[in-house]
Formats: sequence, C-alpha cells, structure tokens
Amino acid sequence: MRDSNTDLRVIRTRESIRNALVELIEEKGFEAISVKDITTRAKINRGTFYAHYQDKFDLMTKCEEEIMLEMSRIAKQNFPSVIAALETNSPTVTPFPLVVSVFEYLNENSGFMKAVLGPKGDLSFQTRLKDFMWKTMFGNNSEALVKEENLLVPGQYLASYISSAHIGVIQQWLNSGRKESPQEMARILSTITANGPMFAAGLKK
Amino acid sequence: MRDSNTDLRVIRTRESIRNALVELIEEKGFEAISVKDITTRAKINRGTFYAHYQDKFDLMTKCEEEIMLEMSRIAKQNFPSVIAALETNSPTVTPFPLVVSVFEYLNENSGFMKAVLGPKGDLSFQTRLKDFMWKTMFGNNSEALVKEENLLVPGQYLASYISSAHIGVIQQWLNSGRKESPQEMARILSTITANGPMFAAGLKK
DNA sequence: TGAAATAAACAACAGGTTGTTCGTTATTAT
DNA sequence: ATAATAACGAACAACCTGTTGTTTATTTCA
Repeated sequence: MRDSNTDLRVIRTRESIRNALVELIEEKGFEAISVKDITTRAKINRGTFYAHYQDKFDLMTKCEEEIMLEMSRIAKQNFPSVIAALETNSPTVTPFPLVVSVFEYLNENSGFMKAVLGPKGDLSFQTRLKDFMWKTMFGNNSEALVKEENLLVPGQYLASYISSAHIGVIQQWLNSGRKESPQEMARILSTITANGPMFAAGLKK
Repeated sequence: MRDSNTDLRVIRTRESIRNALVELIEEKGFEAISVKDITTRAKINRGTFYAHYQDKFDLMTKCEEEIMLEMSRIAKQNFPSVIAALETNSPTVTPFPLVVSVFEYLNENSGFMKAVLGPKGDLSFQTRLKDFMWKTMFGNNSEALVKEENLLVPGQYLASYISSAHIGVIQQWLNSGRKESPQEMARILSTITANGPMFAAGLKK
C-alpha cells in the first residue's frame, strides 16, 4: 500500500484546504462556512474535498486533534518539573516552564489557534481544551497536582476558574497581535494565579 | 394603530418560539438549528416566524439583548456599594452584593442562560458578556474601579483573566445543576479572586 | 522508461433549507 | 358585532449538501 501522506498532491490539497479554513473562520465564522466556500477558496473541486474529509466538522475535528495531541505531549514532557516546583514549596514567581512551552507552541500555530479560539471560532474546542486542563490539574495519573482535602472551595469551581481564566488570557494575547513574548505571558499568568487578581490589580496588601 | 406587543396571539407565538429555541439549543446546538426545526417544535407556520424575526440569528440577538439590558441594570444599581467596599479597603471576604444579585438573576433565567452559555450555545454572546464585564471593571464612567497605574500586569490581560474566570464558574454552576445558592457561589468567587487560585487550592501560605 | 495505481477534476442527481408571496381562516380588541 | 390583523397552508426559485460515475493528470515502482 502506498503511503498517501507523502504524495505531494495530497499534501498540497490538504494544506490549501486548511489555509482556506483558517481564512474563512476569521472572515465569517465557522458555523457560517459551507463546504463550497472552502473548496472555492482552496481552488479545488468540491468532490475532492469529500475524498479527504466527511464534512466541515470532520475537517475541523482533524485539525483540532493534531493540536490537542501536541499539547498533551508538551504537558507530559513538563510534568516532572511542575511537580518538583510545587513540592519544594518555593514562593517562586518564575514562570513555569510548562506555560512557556505552551505559549511557544501557540505562537508557532497562531494562525489556526487565533481562528479557532477567536470570537467566531469553535466553541466545542474550547470546551475540550478546558476539560484537558481540568484533567491535567486534578487528573488521577500518578499523584494529582492538587489535593481535594486542602481546597477552600469546591474543586470543580476552582478548576473551571483557572482553566477559563488561562484560555481567556490566551485569546486576548492572540487577538491583540501577540506583542508579548511567551516568557512574558507566562510571567503575567503566574503573577495573577499565584497572588490573585486583586493583588495583581494593586488593590490588596 | 394597534399595539402588536399586547396582542395575545403575538405573545403566545413569541413565547413558543423562544421555548423551542432553548430546547433545541440544548439538544443539537445553536449552529445546527434550522428555522424549520424551530417552527416545527413551536407548532407554528414557518411564514409566521419570518413575520417576527429575520432569521435565527435575529431571534438569538433579540433574546440576548434582553439579558444584557437587565445585567446592565443590576450592575448600575449595585455600583455604589462596590465602590464603597473598595474604598474602605476592608479585607472583607463578604460576597459582594453585586455578585449575589447577578447569580440570583441567572438563577431566574437559568433555562436560557444554561443553553446559551452551555457547550452548544452561542460563542458571540460569551464574547459580548466578557466585553461587558471588562467595561464594568475598567469603564470610564465616573471613577474606574481599577486604576491602570497600580497594576502589576497589563490591564487587558487582567480583565480577560477575571471575566473569563467568572464566566467559566457560572457555566460550571449552570451545567452541574445549580446545587449551590447564589450566596454560596458569590463566596466561592470572592475567595478565589481575593486570595488567588493557589491560595484557594491550599497550595500557599 | 513505461505501465499500474490513484488523486484530482468534472458533471449531474436527489433531498433538504431558505426566504418570500399568495389567498384563506381564525382570533383579537374595541 | 365587526373591522383589523395574526397565523395558516401552499407554493416558488435559489441555494447548499452529500453522493456517484467518468475522465484527466500525476506519482510510483518494476
């Protein structure tokens, strides 16, 4: 069996489809896009599209899965250092390496990420991203980062708070032109999360 | 000219349209809904729908505007007490009355709010809601709650962080069956926001 | 290099949704 | 009671969808 992933025609077609998708999401929003829009923009036949994807949702899902897979890889890679930093109980404001890595990855894929996380993007992806962060924080894999018995508030709300907040900041960064470096963004997020929004606002202590 | 807003037929039709909308959003998601779905569920003629709304987006917008208007009214009403609480600089963990009022309002309109803020809801509404919270915090009306010169992080990211976090917690509350009272939710949000997520997680101090 | 494999292009289809416009029926407000 | 009008049913052209069958162009390997 020939490997269709190395066929130059296949690669070219898929790339132009995905570029068209990103453009169209930013222009009219994912839900308003038709398959015809995509194929017209990508300059391919509509039948060719259906040879690669079931429909626009299938296309979207496959693009998103690649992102999630890579995020998961980054998380696993940086997990040991995060656990170590927490156990030393150091009052470090040093941006966690994990957060820096994530922002560097977002920076590389900013075209797609901006579109899909933007105001006309795909809500279900945001939901999955939050679930992913939730599991990363409270996940049962090995020792959980956070222990339920020490919480001052219900765990589900704390997880929602943190993951929503972080995604919100990422969205703002992508939409305002990514002027800050990944390191600076990690510092911002760490400052707010470690000391609290009120402290970061200069309204406390 | 007769007032079409008091005609019983009009009221009845609009109500059944909106009930159908809420049901269908929770079932299949806003984007997947067709006008035909709505009219079939509402048991009205399709032509009648177009006599009231331009399309499904127009319907959605009009429903959302009512919500935003009422939220704005609640915010304005509770503004004085929030400013007073901040100026006394009291380390109060008392849930701000504003937050309690908002949760009480969300509780009353939980059907629509759960649908529209849920995983199959309307992303543009979330965006507008964040903008609204942003303006409420940094708004130029009278004295702003937060002053730019005291911030430890850029204002735009702090605002994104806080508003996204709060909406995230609201979504979690709506989706998990609203088991906590509005007062309890206000306490949870105040605890995390005042002392920071790390503190609320039992990982600090 | 030449033949086999296969991706892409093209065209035509049935089925569904959209937004609009008729004349008709039923309900409402006064 | 009656004039006003909301809602109805039916029909319409236009569009998008997803599928199928055929032809053309490119790639791969013997």
